[in-house]
Amino acid sequence: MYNMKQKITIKTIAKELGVSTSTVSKALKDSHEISKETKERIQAYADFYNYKPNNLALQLRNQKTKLIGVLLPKIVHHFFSTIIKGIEEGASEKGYRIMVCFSDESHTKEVENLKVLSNGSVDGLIVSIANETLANKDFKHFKELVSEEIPLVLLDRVVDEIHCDKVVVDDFGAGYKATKHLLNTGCKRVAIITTPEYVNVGTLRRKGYEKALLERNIAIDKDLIIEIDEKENIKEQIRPVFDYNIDAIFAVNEIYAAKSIRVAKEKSIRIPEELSVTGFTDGLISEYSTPSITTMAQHGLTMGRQAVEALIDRIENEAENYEPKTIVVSSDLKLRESTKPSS
Amino acid sequence: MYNMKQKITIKTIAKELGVSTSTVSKALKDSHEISKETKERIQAYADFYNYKPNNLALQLRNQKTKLIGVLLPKIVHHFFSTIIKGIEEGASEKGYRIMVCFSDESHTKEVENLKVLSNGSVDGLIVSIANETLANKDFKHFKELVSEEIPLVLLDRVVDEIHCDKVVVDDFGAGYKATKHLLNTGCKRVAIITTPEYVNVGTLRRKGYEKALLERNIAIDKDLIIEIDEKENIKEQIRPVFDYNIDAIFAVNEIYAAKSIRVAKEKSIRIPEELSVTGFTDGLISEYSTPSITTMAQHGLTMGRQAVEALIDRIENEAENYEPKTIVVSSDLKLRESTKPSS
DNA sequence: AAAAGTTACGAAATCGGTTTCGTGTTGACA
DNA sequence: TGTCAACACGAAACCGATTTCGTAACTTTT
Repeated sequence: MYNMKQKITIKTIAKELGVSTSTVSKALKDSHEISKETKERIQAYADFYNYKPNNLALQLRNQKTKLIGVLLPKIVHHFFSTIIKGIEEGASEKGYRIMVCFSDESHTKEVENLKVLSNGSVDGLIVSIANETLANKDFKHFKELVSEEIPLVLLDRVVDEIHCDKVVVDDFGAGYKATKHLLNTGCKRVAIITTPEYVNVGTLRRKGYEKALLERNIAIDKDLIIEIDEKENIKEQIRPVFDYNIDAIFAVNEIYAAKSIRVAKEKSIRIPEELSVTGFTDGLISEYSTPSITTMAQHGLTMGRQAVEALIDRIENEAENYEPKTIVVSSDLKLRESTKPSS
Repeated sequence: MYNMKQKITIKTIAKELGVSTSTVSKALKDSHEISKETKERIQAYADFYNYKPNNLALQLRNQKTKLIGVLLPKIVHHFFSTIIKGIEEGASEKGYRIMVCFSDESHTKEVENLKVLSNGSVDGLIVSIANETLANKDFKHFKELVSEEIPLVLLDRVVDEIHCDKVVVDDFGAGYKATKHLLNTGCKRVAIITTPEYVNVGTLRRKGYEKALLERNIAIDKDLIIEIDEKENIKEQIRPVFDYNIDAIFAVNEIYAAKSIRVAKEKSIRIPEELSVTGFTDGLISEYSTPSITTMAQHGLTMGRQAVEALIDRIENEAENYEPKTIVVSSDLKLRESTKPSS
């Protein structure tokens, strides 16, 4: 194969064939303005030297990149990687590509990434907010995007203050459904292992949990609500709740569920006979742990697709009086071995 | 906040302040050519209207994008998502961003993606080859990249035919280490659950397995070598091997390991007393399954970082007589509950 | 006071394409 | 033979920056 080191441009072709760049450009698009012979000459040449139009030049001219920026808190995580897959699938079906960045849950990295991405590098953004940002409630970087009218879709981790399209899990409904299932299968004292309050999703799931309990006239017992506040020693933080005579645990994610099961096993508590456990996020842990874990399956794939569809719609159809919408994706309970069969 | 719909460019500023675009450009870079007052006027204006230089224009001018294309077979997978994390970390430390695409193990999608990415959209590429491509051995899309001198690093799934930098796991050594550990802990009949032959990694791990056996003068028994050839019914494909009086299983990935354990449990075989199991890839399954699985931990993070470092080195230091190098990242055995303690 | 040097800025080229508009050359028609 | 349309192509503007080079207006030097 030839050494193609020096990339071939329209200008090269034009000079080589003794025509103008306009002619080359038109010939390559098979324009009727150019005679058959000239077109063939140019196309053959371009073909032979494997000419590819420079994307940057096109993007600059067309003022669009066909690129979607995706900013997530992390990636080594089943739910988020599934979301990426959903986004990528939806995007590539419509001729878009994705640029993926991570905030690592850090506010600073989030701000930085948004700044770079909003330079015209992308046509729009899909973002899941970092926990740190949720905690300190500083959203001006997002508001700036909105005021610059850069299409933005918030995914999963959202806040009301930001005026844009959103795709969320029905966390409240999911918490309610999960808890109700535990109650329906005969459990009486259901504990919840959740996150600190600033993480919206945890809070909503907890509210659903509370609603399910109250419907059955079961009082909320604070001792049964465990907020995990650090990643280390999750088991130590869970252990105390076993002293309160519980017969079910609703964990707001699968790690907490798996850890709870570990603790139960250490105490020789049989699952699900003596203790039912429900998780959240249908990842590999839930599927492969023993016993396998009943879980609220979040539809990451669906969420990603919904988000990218909403975004592309916004990018391509500039409405003047645009009203943001919120798409709620529901979760389904996936029954496995860690809960009793429904009667 | 103001409506910033119409984005502000250098030209806007120039017109508004009655100077030339060159002056604005220089003023914004704090050039000594521009008087203090003019600079202040321009900078204040730019600041106020939140001017950000258009990335596309810069990229076109500088003939570099500071973007790295990443093409992987899939993403909802612990190893690959870890690799992405490693790449992203390494890249952002050096001021690069990443564009992530997926081939879904399909040759066609791989070819397509490479074509688009090699238009000048990215400064270089990190790729893990799709299984389909490995199977049909058609690598001309890669060879084209190489001949165009687009910096390319192959990761994990590599082939000799492509002349570029590579980052690989020491699969042979890892297979050897894993098998040896099983033998060292008293196992005599070790089965291997592997992939079809065209997947290089499986083959290398198997060769390592064979070497470890031969060193102990144990003959290779074909009945103990199971090639899983489809995703459905993995358990059915594994089950027969239990008829050959085995006391250990070396699975070349964690899914196969988990499935093997499931089968063993169904047959009430105790682990690790009666059967030792070793997996590969240190993902969540290995960590959270019961028993937890001893596994060869592949260092995805390290691999990603190594790959991106090699790539950026290649991008920034154009050597004339460039000789590709191969970086081998070794795996470590992570001992857990599915194997007997070494004596 | 003439020559030389600073200072502060603008014109224009460049990156690689697309597209509008203009124009020279044909051939057809009246 | 003059007019007009069709054909085939080129010049130039444009997208949004950077950068080289030129230069007018002062200031300094001798």
